[in-house]
Amino acid sequence: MGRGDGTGRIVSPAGADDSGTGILHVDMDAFYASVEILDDPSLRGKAIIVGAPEGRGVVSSASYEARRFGVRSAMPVSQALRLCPHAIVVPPHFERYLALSARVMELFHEVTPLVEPLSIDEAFLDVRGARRLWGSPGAIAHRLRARVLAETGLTCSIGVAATKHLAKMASTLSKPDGLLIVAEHDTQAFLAARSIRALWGVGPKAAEALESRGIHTVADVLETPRAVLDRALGTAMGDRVWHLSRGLDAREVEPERVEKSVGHEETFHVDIADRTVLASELRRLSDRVGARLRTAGWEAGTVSIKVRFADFTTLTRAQTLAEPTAVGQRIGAAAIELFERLDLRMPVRLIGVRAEKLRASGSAGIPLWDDDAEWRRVEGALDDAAERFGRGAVTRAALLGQRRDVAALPSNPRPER
DNA sequence: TCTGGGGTCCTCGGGCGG
DNA sequence: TCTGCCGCCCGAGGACCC
Repeated sequence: MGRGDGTGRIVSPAGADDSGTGILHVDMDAFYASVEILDDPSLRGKAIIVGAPEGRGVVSSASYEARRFGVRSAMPVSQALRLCPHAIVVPPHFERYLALSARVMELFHEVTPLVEPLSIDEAFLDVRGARRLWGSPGAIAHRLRARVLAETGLTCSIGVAATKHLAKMASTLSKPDGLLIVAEHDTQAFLAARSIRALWGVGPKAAEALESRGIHTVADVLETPRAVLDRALGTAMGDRVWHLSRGLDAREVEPERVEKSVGHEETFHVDIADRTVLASELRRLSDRVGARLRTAGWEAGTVSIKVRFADFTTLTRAQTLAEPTAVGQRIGAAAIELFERLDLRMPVRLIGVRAEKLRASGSAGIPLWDDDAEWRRVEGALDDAAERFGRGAVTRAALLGQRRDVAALPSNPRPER
């Protein structure tokens, strides 16, 4: 999801030259915020922030009205509200976003089977083989934008270029509700003027490393010896920046990307020092990870945990399993073994479990449970308590130590979906 | 006055076997 | 048998993306 505020927007005129192109990057505009406005038209034209209104939430999405005040996604909601005090904070409705995302992806598939979803709200399309059916890439992009709007009521921005990287850069520049075509012969001119921060994969750290060497624009990169880039960024990243700044990007649109890991993590409302509470939380997260693995028909060869302390320092520990598994309890056992070796030097604000080294288990959708009475008892107690008191109340009670057996509930249950 | 949750990829260092 | 070298794998941490 774009984090810009739409100033400096660049779009192509109708009938712009699209020679040599064939890759589209389609990005929905302020997706979550736009869906909220779609569902509640009284929000239109207002500064909207989608995110958890209280606690440690961050901005998931913001309308362009809010972005004009400096609100960006991933910013703490509290900070966003200081910048834009009149903004309306709306809790996210992920199921609704998923449904609309699925509809949009269907529209993409009507144009070409070569669709690579990048996230819930954006995708690459390879339309090189669709010319005879639908026209040139530029014409396809025009038609697709109109179709998405007609079918969903949402606007999107599209970049059209010869490579994925250029198409992605173009869609970002055209936001919101724009279309930017970069003909192949315009590639160098298009890139040269851009900031290095516009290159995909160059974040704050890499940008700082380059800028400290006087490299600010893509044109500067072109004049920089390869060895200097490698020293500044490491060889892999140096290589990438060298190629991208020349418009070289050989990556194909990949319709079927396979996930490599599955994980869950949770940040507590209040930092927690109690090992028992944290271990319960690890078990609960492991159970969710196991359930997802089984649904997808995968097994994990490695389990890793993540612990973030109150001061935001974060550690991870991983363990290769003797035998791959999709059983939540076994994942939980490995997670707790890793956790018990840790020195809890201060209270913990986040804990997470991840399953890695995935392989097909051949038993998709089949529930697997170890016979573990204690495990079931804890789970049952949690469900009962949540039903009687509500999850928030149960968690607060658990944190206060009033009900140790229900301590595994998340301290910040997700907003309704 | 703070910093979510879901991921991927890269680097570096240590262990290990040939 | 010991040592050094090399490649490979694994684990930890960090940067980055949406």
